[in-house]
Amino acid sequence: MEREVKTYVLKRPAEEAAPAKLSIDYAAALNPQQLAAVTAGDGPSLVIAGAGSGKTRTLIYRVAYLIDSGVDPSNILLLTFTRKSAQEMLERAGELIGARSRRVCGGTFHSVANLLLRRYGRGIGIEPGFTILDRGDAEDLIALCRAQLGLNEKDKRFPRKGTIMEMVSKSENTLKSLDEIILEEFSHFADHAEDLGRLQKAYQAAKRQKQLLDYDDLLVALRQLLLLDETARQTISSQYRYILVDEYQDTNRLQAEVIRQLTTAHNNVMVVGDDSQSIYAFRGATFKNIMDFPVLFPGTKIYKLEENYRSTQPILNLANCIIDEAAEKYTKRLFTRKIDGPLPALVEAAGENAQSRFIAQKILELREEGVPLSEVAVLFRSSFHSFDLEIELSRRGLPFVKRGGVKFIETAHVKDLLAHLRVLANPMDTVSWHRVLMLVEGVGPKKAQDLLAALVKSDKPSDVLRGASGRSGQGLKNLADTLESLSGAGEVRPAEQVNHIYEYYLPILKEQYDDYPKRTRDLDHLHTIAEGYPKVSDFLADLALEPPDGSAIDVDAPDRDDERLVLSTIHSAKGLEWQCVFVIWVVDGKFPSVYSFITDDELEEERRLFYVSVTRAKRHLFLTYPINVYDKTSGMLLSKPSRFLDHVSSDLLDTLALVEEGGRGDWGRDSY
DNA sequence: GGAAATTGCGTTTTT
DNA sequence: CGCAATTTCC
Repeated sequence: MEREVKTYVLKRPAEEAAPAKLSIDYAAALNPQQLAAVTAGDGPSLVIAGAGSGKTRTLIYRVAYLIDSGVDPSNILLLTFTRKSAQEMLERAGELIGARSRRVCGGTFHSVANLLLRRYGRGIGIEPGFTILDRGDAEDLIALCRAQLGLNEKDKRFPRKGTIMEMVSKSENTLKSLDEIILEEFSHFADHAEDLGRLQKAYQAAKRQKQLLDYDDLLVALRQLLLLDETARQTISSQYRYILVDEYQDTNRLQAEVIRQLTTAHNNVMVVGDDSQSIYAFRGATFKNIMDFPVLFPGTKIYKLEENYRSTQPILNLANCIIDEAAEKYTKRLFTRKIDGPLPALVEAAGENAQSRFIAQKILELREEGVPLSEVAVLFRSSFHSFDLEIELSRRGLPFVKRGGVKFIETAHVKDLLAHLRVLANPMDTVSWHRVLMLVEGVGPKKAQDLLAALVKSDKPSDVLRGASGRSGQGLKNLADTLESLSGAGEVRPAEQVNHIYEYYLPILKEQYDDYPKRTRDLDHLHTIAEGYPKVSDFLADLALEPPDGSAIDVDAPDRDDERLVLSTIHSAKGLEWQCVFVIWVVDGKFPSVYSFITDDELEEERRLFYVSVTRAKRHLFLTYPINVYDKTSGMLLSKPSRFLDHVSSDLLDTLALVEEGGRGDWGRDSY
């Protein structure tokens, strides 16, 4: 927007000129590199887009350009990292090209897979009514399978369910065998490789039999569908004749394969990404994916966007300096025309609370200077790093939203309530049955297993429950009554179902948690969300695929979103920008985390993560760290700023130490 | 035998 | 704080 409009002229050979009546002056709105990418012809293209280089803008204009040149919007598929970003992009494209952009299909790989599998999955044995398992559900199912195989009775330490899930998931996402993954990354569990293999098989069989799909299955199954069902593949790839993929550096092999399958018919695919911002290796993503793209798609044209429109030069200098140290990088040097701006600052605080108080105070100062709260973000490596700050901000009445960390949907009580809905929607969903049954007084693992076995055989669940005797008899009868009153699940609206089950569940909630008033508010929130859905199946699928972030805390001020600052994990801050960014806990051992010290690859990923955090800032950047913090897990005393700053020369970074105020040691109040 | 209560321990990042 | 192993209770 700040660009000189008249500087650029469309410099393309006449025969390549776009159709005569384009409605937008692309050359005026874009720089030459962006323009080249936006107006690229058919075939595969790769856009390497540095941080803040107008990547999103380019994609938006690309969508508009395609529509403008006569492509039917419903033939365009836009794959993004979150569904929200897809929506926002299509909205902005709509401002350029009109409401037609609404007909573009946009979403995450997972949401699109969900859609396509419900429509075409029958061909590979997937019924449209399948249930999506979120991370926690999937782990619970693994625990169930493990118990059935009797694998937890071994004396040698067997990996816990979360770890097993991690291994299995990585195997799926990297298209490697489980044995390979164990060997490469979990060698300390090599003894159990055989049992883990059996467990993986059992887990997969259980899912298939019960029509349950975890996140990875959505992609795996879509790939299967495209590979095996020729008719479906033809239909799908002629439906989506232009495919655009955002954040390609964070896709994995599996996703790359899905794209390849989707595009076999037409080869029209444009992917956009930045290898320096690849931060999802733990999910099987690799920045190499971006470099392999031309191999997977022969004839790829490559475009590079290097001009940064977001940050001032001092911030870019620091960012470039950090990424220069990276072991592997692809030459790309960001520059900007925003020369002036304050130097980024490195701030040393005595302890965690001093750090929090500094940030709160600085935010107030910035507000005086005219920087609104909505233009401020505090970023951190791990979700819990902001706990102290959250308390401090609340104390001072500074409103904030938190992104990342435990979602409200993942809290036990919300999952409990939802399990009842899911049982109604899919009576084969044994994971949810198990959860529901275990909540009943007098039911433990054994009884739950027995009931489960009977339930899957019967088509009248309530009879099975009523037939049970013993201590749990009354509880199971109540459950049966509640479920029965809601059966014919299709007809009862989600919000009403939530209400009914809420009544049944409330006594259990009160029994189980001392802090139940807080939790009932979450359930009220769930009810509000449910009101937006006419169909239970959509409600459940959406909750699994795009969980609303934050907990009930931020329901208080729903319409004053612009008045709040953002606290976010760096992962959740991807693609976003603010006038002022604080990165906290920039202390060696926290960031990079001690867990990443093991391998160089992990350390390199932490560096890229740091790079991402720094490049979120437009004008003000503060890196803060407490000194002399004892880290329980590593037993280390952390007192040195992040090693990523070791090679940063002092003229790129203002180094400050907080001084005591009023001579009473206000900044140093923390005790260790 | 099986459910419930208790203790000990490890704790990133997400669709 | 949540998970898994352990002890206590019915």
